[in-house]
Amino acid sequence: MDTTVRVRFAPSPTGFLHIGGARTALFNWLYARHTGGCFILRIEDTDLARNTREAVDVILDGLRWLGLDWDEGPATSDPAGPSKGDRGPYFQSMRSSVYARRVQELLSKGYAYEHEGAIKFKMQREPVTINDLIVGEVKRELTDREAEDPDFVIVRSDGQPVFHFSNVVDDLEMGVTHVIRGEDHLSNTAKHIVMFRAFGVEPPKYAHIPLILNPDGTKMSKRDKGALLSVYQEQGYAPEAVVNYLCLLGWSPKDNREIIPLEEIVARFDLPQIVRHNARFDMAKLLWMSGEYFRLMSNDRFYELATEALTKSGLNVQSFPDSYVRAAIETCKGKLKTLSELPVYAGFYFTDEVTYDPEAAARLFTPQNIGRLAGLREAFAGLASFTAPELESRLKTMAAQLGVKPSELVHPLRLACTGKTIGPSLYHLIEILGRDRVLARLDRALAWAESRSK
RNA sequence: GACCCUAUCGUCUAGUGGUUAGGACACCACCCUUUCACGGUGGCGGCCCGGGUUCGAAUCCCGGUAGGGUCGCCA
Repeated sequence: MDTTVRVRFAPSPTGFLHIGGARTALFNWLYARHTGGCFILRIEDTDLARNTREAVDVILDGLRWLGLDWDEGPATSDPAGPSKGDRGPYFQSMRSSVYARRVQELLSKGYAYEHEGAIKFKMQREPVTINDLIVGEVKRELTDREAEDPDFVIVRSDGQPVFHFSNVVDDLEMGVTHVIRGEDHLSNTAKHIVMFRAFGVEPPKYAHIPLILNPDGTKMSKRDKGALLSVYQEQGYAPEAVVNYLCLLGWSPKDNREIIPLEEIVARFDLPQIVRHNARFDMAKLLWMSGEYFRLMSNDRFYELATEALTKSGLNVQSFPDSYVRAAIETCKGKLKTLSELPVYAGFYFTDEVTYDPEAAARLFTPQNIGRLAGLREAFAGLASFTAPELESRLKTMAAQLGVKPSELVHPLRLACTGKTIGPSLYHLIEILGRDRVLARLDRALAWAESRSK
């Protein structure tokens, strides 16, 4: 008997990927990788009017961004296109014959009947016991409404199967062994279990994971800030951080660590350790983690992500020598929490149009400081080697001669070179900009002050 | 309304009958420092309430309360 674990993520292409859905996908993926099983991606696109290829791409792109690769499922967003795996098609819109066959089976077995053009499933009235791997044993009784009419529609009068039915049929046909999904499906699981039995098979194992809530504890819907995975993609969070953070929402390594390599999470992840209560989404912690990941990441990877972000922001990074770009970007590594901060933080490297922070200019470009800047300009012009250590010692020498703290010179100098009061290490940034640019920028600052004094 | 799940600092969590209830984010203070960030040190802050069980409950049981979910020809 084949005991390979088969799990699936079965999103509906609605045009967005909810952060809770992303975590459901992640937990399924983790369980598949942990057990050496198979992770299936199935697109539940039964709502034809609403589903588009773009909506499917949102899901595929989101999963790829997170690094969650699927062993079976669509290769593209085209329902009729290529796929991986031999249990397809993996788009529900392509599986109508399967549903028709399975409806027929229930009909002939007497588990379903036609009613006003629709087909309803004969649901049992007795309580159904769910043995959930996370929640434990749940005895689900009928609600008062259900008690009035326990049967439910599985095929609409227009011939379209409803979610509960197609979902169960596909899990059955695709050999899904573990259904890991949001707790919002726990109550419905009774229906699913009874349908599996009607088909004459044992239902899969169920694992209902707690939900992700807003910071205020209310349900997180598309409308809420931070509810969509796309915001983290667009804001330039480190995808590794999003994955790591999501792992920690409902699961814990229990050893007080937070930053954990994925391989290790894969090795240690298991269903029973998942907590049972809902979690509120803490953007601040994710932001912190994103910063940590950027700091820890290799220079090559950061360079890759950073150039992409800079280019996207409109900076003409390509026109600079690669060695220059690399050096510039490395001075920013570990200083930012998201890539979206990068254009503002490092833009001065890639444009000579330095605009001075008005408040800082008023405070720092005083006549006295401008005089000192002029002195610094001459000193830098005459430097034998234009390197960070040389620049630092030259500046400190001058500060000593003037009898002031180095910071008295540093702040105006930074403003002249970058237009800002914050940024990468000053001496390194100056070295990378190079003598020509730096002298030009000092001249500009001097001219700026000159024009202001008139 | 009925049914189901849950309940430890503001947030994420460790904790499974005996702990000064631990860690992380956030926040505050100080240190480091060319800015910012990082790092370091310290601080603030918690077992929802009420009954049991027990020599002893955050931990077990019951009841409240609160939050979440489900009862669709939505998914």
